[in-house]
Amino acid sequence: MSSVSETTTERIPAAERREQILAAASRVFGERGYAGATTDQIARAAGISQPYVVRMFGTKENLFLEVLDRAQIKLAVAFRAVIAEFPPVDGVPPEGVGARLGAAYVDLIEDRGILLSLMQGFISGHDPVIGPRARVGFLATYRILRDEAGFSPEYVRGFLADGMLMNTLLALQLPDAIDDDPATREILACAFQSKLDLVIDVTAAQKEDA
Amino acid sequence: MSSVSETTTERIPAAERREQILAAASRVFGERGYAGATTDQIARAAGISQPYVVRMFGTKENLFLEVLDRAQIKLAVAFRAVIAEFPPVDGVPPEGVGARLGAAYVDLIEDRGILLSLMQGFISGHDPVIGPRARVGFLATYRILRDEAGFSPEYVRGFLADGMLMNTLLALQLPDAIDDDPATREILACAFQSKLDLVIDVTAAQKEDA
DNA sequence: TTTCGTGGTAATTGAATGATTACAAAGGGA
DNA sequence: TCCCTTTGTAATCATTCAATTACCACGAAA
Repeated sequence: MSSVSETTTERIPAAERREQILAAASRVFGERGYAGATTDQIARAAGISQPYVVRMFGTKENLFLEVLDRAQIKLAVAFRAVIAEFPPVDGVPPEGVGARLGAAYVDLIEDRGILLSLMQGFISGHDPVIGPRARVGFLATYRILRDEAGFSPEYVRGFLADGMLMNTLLALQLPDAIDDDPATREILACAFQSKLDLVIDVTAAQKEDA
Repeated sequence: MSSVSETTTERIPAAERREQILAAASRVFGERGYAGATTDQIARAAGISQPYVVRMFGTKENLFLEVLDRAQIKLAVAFRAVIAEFPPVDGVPPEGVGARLGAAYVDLIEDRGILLSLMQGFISGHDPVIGPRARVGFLATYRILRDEAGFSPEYVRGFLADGMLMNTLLALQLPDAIDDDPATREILACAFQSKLDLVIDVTAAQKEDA
């Protein structure tokens, strides 16, 4: 790919353009939230004009819903890939699956915006349209871990708690401030363990082109 | 108090009115986020006109920052009260302090909006003004738990993770949907334990006057 | 009783923003 | 060549919303 945002916008099949917009929207929504993001910011990030974004998705709300759906699907796919490799035996998950699922979760930050878009959905529980979708997605994840991975509710709770802490640390943009304070590095190392370097690399790359 | 929103707005000392606005803003910001909340919604919730809100705090941003500061202070006060009662012995926290701190955390939902305003601050890490404040507040909490309560970084991490999950469940408004799906009750019971009834009561009351 | 500080609002403004409309250009058949 | 679909933009609209302005009313002090 020619990488940097196109100066001369070339004609591209709608389906492909659609994916570009969804990727851009995922990043922008993930960073600024549903209310805080503008369709124009998303359009610029995708290298096209604002009206085209609106025409392709109808409304900003629809666009966010599709971003949310995609993120939930990618999360489910990632988890199910791990579970397929290490399925529960007699309903009990094999040793080490929790760590592998956690690693798969962190790896999702490479597909930029997914985790933060999910998080932005979670804190939109008040919204009459987005709220129900976010709840359904959250419960779907809960069920995958409980029913398909074979974890106990208590274990799933702990797993989700760890995930929510990681989401929060990313949303806070603490990785960018890792050198500001020793405590920052300490908690990040504690939360991300061996994945800390990956997290730092990805968040630094994201800050660069912002 | 005459409870329900005043029809005839009576003259009240500015300091007192200020507290009313902060309380209202805490609720509205907690529910809709910084970008999603409007000064008019806050004004209505406080029973006054929109210009008065702006004049008292200068800008919406200032108002949010003060809400955030207050929330962080109240959290610190609540934690320090528990720690003062059960201080670490030789740098090691006594048995059961973690549970008591967790209980103190959940109790904060009675002061409506605190937990969700904190959460809304956390996901505003990208904001050049709000972001730094949110990071400082988060780190301050981390240090209280590590240095004043005497917990290890690992334990603090787990404690914060539990808190973030609770924040997320509240923001998702899952307690309002507890009867929609057995899995909802299961995870809520798992996350809030003996405090589940309190959570349900408070969130139901909040839904009522919304 | 005038005056001044305090506590408030109505009306308005200006900018931001989601959405719409009208138009243009590329390109592939017939 | 002509036309029609697809891909795109420029211009504009309508609304929302934070912020400003100009004003009002009460009450205490002089």
